Amino acid sequence: MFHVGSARSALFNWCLAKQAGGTFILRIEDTDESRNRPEWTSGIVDAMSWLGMDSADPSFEGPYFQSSYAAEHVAAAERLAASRMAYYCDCTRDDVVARTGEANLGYDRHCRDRDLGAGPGRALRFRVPAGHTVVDDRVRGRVEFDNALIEDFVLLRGNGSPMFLLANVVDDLQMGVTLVVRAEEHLPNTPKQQMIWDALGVEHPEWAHVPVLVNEQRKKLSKRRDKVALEMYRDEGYLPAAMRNYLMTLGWSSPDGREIMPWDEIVSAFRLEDVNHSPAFFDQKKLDAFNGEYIRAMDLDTFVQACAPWTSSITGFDPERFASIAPHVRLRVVRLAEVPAAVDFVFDHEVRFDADSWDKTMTTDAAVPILRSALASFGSASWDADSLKACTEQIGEGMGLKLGKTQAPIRVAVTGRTVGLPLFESLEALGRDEVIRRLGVALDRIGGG
RNA sequence: GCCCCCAUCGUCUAGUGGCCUAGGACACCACCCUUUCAAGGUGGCGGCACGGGUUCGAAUCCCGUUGGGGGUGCCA
Repeated sequence: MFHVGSARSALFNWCLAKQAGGTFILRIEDTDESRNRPEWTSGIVDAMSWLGMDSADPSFEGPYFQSSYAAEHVAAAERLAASRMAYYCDCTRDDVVARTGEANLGYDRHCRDRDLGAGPGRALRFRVPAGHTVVDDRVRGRVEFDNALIEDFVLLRGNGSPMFLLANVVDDLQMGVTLVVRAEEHLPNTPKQQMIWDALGVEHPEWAHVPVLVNEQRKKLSKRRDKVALEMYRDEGYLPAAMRNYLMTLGWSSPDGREIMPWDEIVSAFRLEDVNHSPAFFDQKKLDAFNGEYIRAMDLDTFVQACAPWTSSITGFDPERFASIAPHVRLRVVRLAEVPAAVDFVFDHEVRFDADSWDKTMTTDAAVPILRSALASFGSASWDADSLKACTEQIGEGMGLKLGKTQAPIRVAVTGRTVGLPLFESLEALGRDEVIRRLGVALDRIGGG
């Protein structure tokens, strides 16, 4: 799954890359048990492509799921060992705890000066120098760490495989990365990486740590607890443009105060220095508001086409008829996945009556006379929304009812529900025969039961 | 435990010492519009975590407290 938090960091990176005419390289280094399964990686690629990040965009590269620099990782580590910037260690965790008597203290540097050679079961540790490490962060400013509090961390495991910290640095180095934009959870490990760069004798990249996204409980968004998969939002009918726009407003705001704005304007307005320092809550309600606005702003053809994945499953679906009511649908849905439930009555001859709606409208004394009158006058009315409305108004006048009351039983008879698309436009789309048929069905249903 | 980060309406944010009686957006409430529901319009509710400084003046600068988050593995 492609995490919404990762998506936002990616978007930040992408904006910067576009501004600088450079390339944003995305490496997904978070492994889980499903790592490298094609269905997992292709899901991520699809989700990113949905956002617009794919090979068609020259400012985007990736995503990479696996490093192709394994040999360089080890070579770099060995260079550090050769220059005594790192040393081999055969201590186990239990050894260290036994010596220090403290389970939550770091490594005690026992092997620092033992001059152990490489060998099976021996890890390679970085020799953290004395002094301080200053991380200059584009978002947070200067952050200073006391090296004495940083343990001699492992570069290479006992089996010779590289640790993430090292692999990450070497990959960045190999790929020519000059700016690292990532979530703030990585900030405490940044001095370690910076020391590796320094030890390798290479100028380290610029750092920028952006705040994390959190849930209602203010905890970092997690796969287990929270709805974080971008794919899920795509499948519910959120628009990529709305998602991009919303994600950008979490932790960043445009200098001119606009929230909803075109993507290219966001790209040129974005500045790392304007990014907030505090975590932001991913608020689906606000995403809904953005999505609704984006949907309403779509032109009709685009809207109809965008609905296709959802409308195709509707029984009896007819594209032309859908197009005729689409303007009314567009105004009322927040997610495209809501479209079928809003319009299925227009296509499916089997009306599904909502029990509450039925009870509320069909058990009144007025229901039967209204439906009978409608049956009579709709038979000869000219078949357009305005005329049908006039007809219905006339029925109501005869009974001393306002249009709101008069239309209710007709609406439930035809659509099955008390709420929905504008009634007379729906009747027009359905056609005279079908409307008359449904009025009859409803009348029978009242009589029968 | 230790280290790091953070702290403005419920939420996202504007605010970089006087323009702040703290502005906007979402949500919520009310009213208007209205064939239902929406959309739209108008209005309302609602916040600088706390305590000390510095200053003529602090949401804004400094210190502390509290609260939250993250990190601290031969995880990534």
